Amino acid sequence: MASCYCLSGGSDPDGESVSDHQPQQQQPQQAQQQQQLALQQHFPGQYHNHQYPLSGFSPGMASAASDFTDAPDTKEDVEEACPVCGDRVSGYHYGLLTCESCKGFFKRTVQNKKVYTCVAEKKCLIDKTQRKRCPYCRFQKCLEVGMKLEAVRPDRMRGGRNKFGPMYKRERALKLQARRMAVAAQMGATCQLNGVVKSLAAFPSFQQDSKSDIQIPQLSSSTNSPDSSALDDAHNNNIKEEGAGGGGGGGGASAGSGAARESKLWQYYPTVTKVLNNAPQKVPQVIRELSASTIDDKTWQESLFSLINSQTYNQCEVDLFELMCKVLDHSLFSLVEWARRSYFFKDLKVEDQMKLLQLSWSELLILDMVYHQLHNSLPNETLLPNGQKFSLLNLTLFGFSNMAERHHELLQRLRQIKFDRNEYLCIKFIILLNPDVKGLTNSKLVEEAQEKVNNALMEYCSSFYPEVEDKFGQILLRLPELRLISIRGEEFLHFKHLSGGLPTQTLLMEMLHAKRRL
DNA sequence: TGTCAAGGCCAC
DNA sequence: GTGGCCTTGACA
Repeated sequence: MASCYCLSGGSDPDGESVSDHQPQQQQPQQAQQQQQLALQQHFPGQYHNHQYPLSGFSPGMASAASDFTDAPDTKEDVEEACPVCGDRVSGYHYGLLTCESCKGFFKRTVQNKKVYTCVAEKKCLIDKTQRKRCPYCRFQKCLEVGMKLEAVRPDRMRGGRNKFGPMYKRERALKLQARRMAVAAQMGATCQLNGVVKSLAAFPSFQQDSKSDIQIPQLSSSTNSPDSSALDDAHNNNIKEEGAGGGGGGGGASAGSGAARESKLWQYYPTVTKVLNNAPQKVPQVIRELSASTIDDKTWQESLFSLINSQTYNQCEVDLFELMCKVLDHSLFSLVEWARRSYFFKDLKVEDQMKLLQLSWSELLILDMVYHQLHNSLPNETLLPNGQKFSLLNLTLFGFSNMAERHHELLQRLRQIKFDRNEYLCIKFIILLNPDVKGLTNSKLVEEAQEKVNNALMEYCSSFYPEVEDKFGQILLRLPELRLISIRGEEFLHFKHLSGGLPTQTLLMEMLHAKRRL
């Protein structure tokens, strides 16, 4: 009994039965395998052939410890498992390391414009032994892990290199660096690695960095920033962190805890102090450093729309909530990568980085969206390739549309005080570098870093916006609102999770849970 | 000139 | 249709 079949070329409604595929009633072992596969997709350097537990390193990393050369680690790449099916990787294909068969499958699908359907629930397990059973789910997985449609040549020209070459090279370098980082953490033996650390230590292949090299096939003109060319803009995440105690999370934290948490919002932010007197109009060095580690606005938006388009490619009907979760998940990876590269943060221990990110990710994601809505005409919704409308406003709110009014007010207030890119960058770091996070091994370093950013922001506001009374203080006053929106959004996602409406085995879920444990 | 990521070929 | 192997050709 075939549960999945494909419609080649979209012309044969009967399709071809492709085996006795069981509709995905996953056994516990299968579920575990899928979990490992999911993690393997996110952390390709950490999981080799599904044999390594969630909280450990692979032998490959241990060997990497004794091999700190600058040579490309092609051998280790080849030893990795294909993020689609787990088979042996044969090299970079269409944007990332995959096996030969998935390379061929992806090529044939795109070149021949194949349209598949899944007669199960579009959740078929794709591994080496079952990858042939449901081409629909296989192709979706190819897109999810980051294979690039643009890398398939329309003219079928053979040979040569493409525009992804530099991306592959950079990713190899990043992976090597990540391995070193992981090994260093392991040797330190102080760090109980969990999933977020893994995300810091192993690079997903579809990250922001990579996307910056990619030509986006269909980018809505409405998303182009009117001022991005002039601003040399920013990307990623934002804000900050929840204080220690308030997170009590765990068992007690539920929908009812929101008010209590709100009442504590203030204590985590820097004291509002008097603005300095006018200073020469020079952007503080600290802000220039922050800017240097952040991608430009145009690339940020291109990445967002590229992701949305690729995730919905060839789909007749898209589950918009599921799409929102995917976008959030990918955004989280980008957030982690941005943080890892960023000024101050990159100097922290991995375990401290992990704690800071676990508490700030939601505010940072929302701040990004808010900034782009404010400065780059990010529309409230976008049209998917199949004609459906996807709400970017809803994405900002993590699906909790009840906060739309608050969000609107926040935008208005920021617009009134002329909140600009440099201030946005500072706020991102102020939120991220929260010295009040419990359990930091070096809270002093975090505190000093946040203080530097505070001072830079204060100096910048008074120097560039003397006409805006106490702009520094007014900006900080917006942070509790931002935090409230993020808390409500998280609670909504948690509720959806409890009711089974949220994809599992994602970084988003992991961060959601990690924060509630803190 | 070697590398490697494209497309092509063809047995299965 | 799949997937292993071959050919091609831009680039370092």
